[in-house]
Amino acid sequence: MTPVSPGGDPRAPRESSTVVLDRPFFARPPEVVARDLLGAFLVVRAAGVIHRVRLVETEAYGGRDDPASHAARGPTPRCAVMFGPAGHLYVYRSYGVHWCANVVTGVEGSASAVLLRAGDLVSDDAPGGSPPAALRGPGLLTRAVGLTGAHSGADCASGVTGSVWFERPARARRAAWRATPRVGISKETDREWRFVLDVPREPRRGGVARRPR
DNA sequence: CCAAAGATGTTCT
DNA sequence: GAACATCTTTGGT
Repeated sequence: MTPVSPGGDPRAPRESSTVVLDRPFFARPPEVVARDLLGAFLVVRAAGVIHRVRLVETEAYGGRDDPASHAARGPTPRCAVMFGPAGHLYVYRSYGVHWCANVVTGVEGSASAVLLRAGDLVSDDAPGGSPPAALRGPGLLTRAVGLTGAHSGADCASGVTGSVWFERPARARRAAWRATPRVGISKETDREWRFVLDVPREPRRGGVARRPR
């Protein structure tokens, strides 16, 4: 990671104004929240550095009515956060290796959530900073911004005073999106609750775009 | 390029 | 023990 520039950079590109997503935003059905999170930004503040990820892929998970959900069999020590109020993070360990981050949605007790599957890491405002990185997969996304199980239960719907929150551009246009079956599950596979930004065309530069050096 | 194996926390059988 | 809301590494076509 690039260290914070001490004097600030007057040439830092100025983002257009953004709106912080509040609790009513999350207190809606998971498939609605999942779709509306596409194009929004996950913001994580860790050790004085702010990471911003533009979300491009999400998945909705229900509660007891969804066999593919961790909450299908009721609250456990791991997924208890899902049964709490909306707008809190639910971070769990996947295959003993990766961290996966969700936001709790719906009315309290419905135990629904949205899994953050992929995004684009926005470069920091440091001059010559690292270019945007494509974070494909929930485990890579959490690792890039430093989200771990320690963040599970954190409230990310009470403004920018915490360490995690969500933003969306004030002049938000409805982005084109696509719904598909969820990835990596074996139950309820016909439910199309995976949402991805519908990119017009993948920039294909005539075959393998290997970066020369 | 595609397929298979390996790592390993939490939960269920 | 076995299954998982996964990703990396290795080895074979």
